[in-house]
Amino acid sequence: METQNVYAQAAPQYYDRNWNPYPENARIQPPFAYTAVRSQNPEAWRSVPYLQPLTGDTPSTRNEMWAQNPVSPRTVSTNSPPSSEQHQRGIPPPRTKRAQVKNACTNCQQACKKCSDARPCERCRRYGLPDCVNSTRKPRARGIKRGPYKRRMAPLVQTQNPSYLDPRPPPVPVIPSPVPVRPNEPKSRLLQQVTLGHRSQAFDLTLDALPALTPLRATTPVPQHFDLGNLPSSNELQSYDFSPTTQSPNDFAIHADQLRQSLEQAGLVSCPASPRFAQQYTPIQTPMVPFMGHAATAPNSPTGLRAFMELD
DNA sequence: TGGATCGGACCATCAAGGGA
DNA sequence: CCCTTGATGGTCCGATCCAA
Ligand SMILES: [Zn+2]
Ligand SMILES: [Zn+2]
Repeated sequence: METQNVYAQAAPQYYDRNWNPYPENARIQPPFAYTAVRSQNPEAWRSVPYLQPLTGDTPSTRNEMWAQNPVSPRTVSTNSPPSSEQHQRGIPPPRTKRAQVKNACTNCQQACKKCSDARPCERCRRYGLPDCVNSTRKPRARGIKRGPYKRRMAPLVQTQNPSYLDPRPPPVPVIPSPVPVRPNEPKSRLLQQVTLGHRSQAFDLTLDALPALTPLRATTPVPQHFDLGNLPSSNELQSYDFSPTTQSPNDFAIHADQLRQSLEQAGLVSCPASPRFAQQYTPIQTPMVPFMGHAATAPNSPTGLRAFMELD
């Protein structure tokens, strides 16, 4: 017996990227969680159906809470959770960011647990752990080429009516012409960017998100669901992290291949997988598709995927 | 029931890019 | 020169398992 995730049980209506209703009996379920799309403008959220909280559902994840009451990222972190009283009164819970220390101690890092700035840190003190010292941090890579930027950001000005008030159907994404990929080209030259209207941004995928990008059952909350008339600037919109339900390795292989094809057709580009990524999926029969891995390089972190797609 | 484990959701940063 | 953006490299939530 497979365990269904709680969001699937709620049976909300999902749509694919072309606004076709997502089939209920689909073998692949829609994502169970979307990362908050960070927009300062709460209205912008309402133009992103995927990101709205499920009807009748109390938001449980940060994602869902944020979807109700987004706040700007790249601002000071707070750690106060929304109070339930507020929520019951219909007051949207204050959106908070998860605060994190600049540098976790080795013990906390190993355990994937919250550290604190003090040394010894709170957790080490509480459990009497020895050697509470900062973990080492890899210096940021330099000389990473990005290729030409799309268009320079104009400052965010709210002028137009938001597109969710527009009765017309959402814009159809334009699939860009394929870009040739030469195998030995440096990684950085292979990357394409997501363009939101005039904006450019990448989004993170996890392994399980692959089916979301296949042509068959796309459920990705990608930019065409955005309020294209009122796009947030990049210091408010950083990235999309999302993850659908888990797939079996075989499913993964199938969808990885589908994704590879759509990547090529759409001008998306793949990059070599990290060792861990390859290791995790060695049983796969299908020739492994190389993808670029998203960081998450803490000791026991897996490697996700980061794809780059052109939508302008 | 609480500690150990860990996938991946979530986050901060900072150099490259590019307009002025 | 300076702001914006692309992209990297991290933290730690919460589900799960298992011993006590
Ligand atoms: Zn610690
Ligand atoms: Zn510590």
